[in-house]
Amino acid sequence: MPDALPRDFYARPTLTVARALLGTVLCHRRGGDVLRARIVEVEAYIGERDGACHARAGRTGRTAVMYGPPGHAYVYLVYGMHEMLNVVTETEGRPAAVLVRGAERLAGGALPGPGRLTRALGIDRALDAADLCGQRLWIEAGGLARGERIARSPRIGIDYAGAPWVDKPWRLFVEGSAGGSRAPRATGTRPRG
DNA sequence: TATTTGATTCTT
DNA sequence: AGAATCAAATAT
Repeated sequence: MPDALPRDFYARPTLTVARALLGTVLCHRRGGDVLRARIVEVEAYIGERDGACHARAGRTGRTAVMYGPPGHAYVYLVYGMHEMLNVVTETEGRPAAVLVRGAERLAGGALPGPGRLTRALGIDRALDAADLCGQRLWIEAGGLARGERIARSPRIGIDYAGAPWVDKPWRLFVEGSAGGSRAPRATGTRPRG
């Protein structure tokens, strides 16, 4: 049984961590069971200057965990109904995180989309600030299968972010995976005025 | 204190 | 194209 990824894994540049997370296994202990899913889609949110990052408004009650040490969960509610799971990266004092957007159950089913993913694994705000080097929620090493390729695109649902952030290709995913979100317009198919 | 807005998903 | 649904940010 693989161990949880160490804190050093998360204490790296956010895009490096985002890429390294593809193929790893997200684990959540619920009761006597451990629910697992292989991560296949992520997005990077990097610092207060990133117009799409929640830390753009500075440190608040919600974003405090992003300012803390790496290797912790940042879980919040969006649109009044969906729990989003993020992994805090870089170093204490530098707010940045990776949003986990899509995964595949090891037992076969796809979990496309960040809201469906958290719902399927029973992840909610009770896990906000949870230590990923702890016993409740963690990530195990994994990798890409032979032939699997990483693709990238602009991030989804952040049209409010101004240039240049809205166009940063900080969404990374395993090409062709069923666990990828059915996010509209994979790459620049939508003309923007 | 009131209004607006989302790191989404599902139905019409 | 729009509803569902609410916490946080912004405006008043």
